[in-house]
Amino acid sequence: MLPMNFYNRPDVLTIARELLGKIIVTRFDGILTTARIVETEAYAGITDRAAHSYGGRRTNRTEIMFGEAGRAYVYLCYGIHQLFNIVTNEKDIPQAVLIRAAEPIEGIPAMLQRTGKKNADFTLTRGPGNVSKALGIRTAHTGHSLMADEFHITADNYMPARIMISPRIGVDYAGEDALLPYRFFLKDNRYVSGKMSGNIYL
DNA sequence: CCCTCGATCAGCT
DNA sequence: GCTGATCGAGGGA
Repeated sequence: MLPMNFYNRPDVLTIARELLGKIIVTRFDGILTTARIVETEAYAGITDRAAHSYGGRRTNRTEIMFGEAGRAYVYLCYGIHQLFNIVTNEKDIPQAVLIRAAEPIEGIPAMLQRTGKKNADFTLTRGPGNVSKALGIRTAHTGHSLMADEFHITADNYMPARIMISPRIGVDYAGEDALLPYRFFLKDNRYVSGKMSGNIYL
């Protein structure tokens, strides 16, 4: 289980990159599901026009971003989808990493049931809405500590072969901040959402 | 392959 | 009343 000192660091870009290859574990209502993170985006806080916390804006929804690191920020997007973020950095520095895609490992039958999909194809956990749905992560989990048995991130000896970097997806409203290279993903991984094009980072 | 469109609600104006 | 850190279905090339 990743400890507080993984999340409570000043550089959200480093954390977003290092989350690639880590494993999300949920055991809600006794149902175990795990998936390896293959795509993330960094949201850099009050100076980042794409972030909900841009300009230091606080609402009931974003309040958790201003809290301590290592907690879940799950918000409702387009009124339908529940997007899972991990809060980073110190209290009052409202940064987070969005989990955009993952590769299923354990509990695929439960993921199929939660998503209503018939087959375990690449769309099962492709895209942030699908990741949350498959793993059972909902807005009610906002504020949940990620240092808990039933919901946490863990590491194994997996080493990502090649990491790609690109601008973030769906943030055109953010002006020139939409061009910042804050999206990280594993090269050639079929679970990655959106465009697979980007620059080789490592 | 590409495009458009509807779903549905928190937060802002 | 409008927009958004989305998704999947449907239609055309």
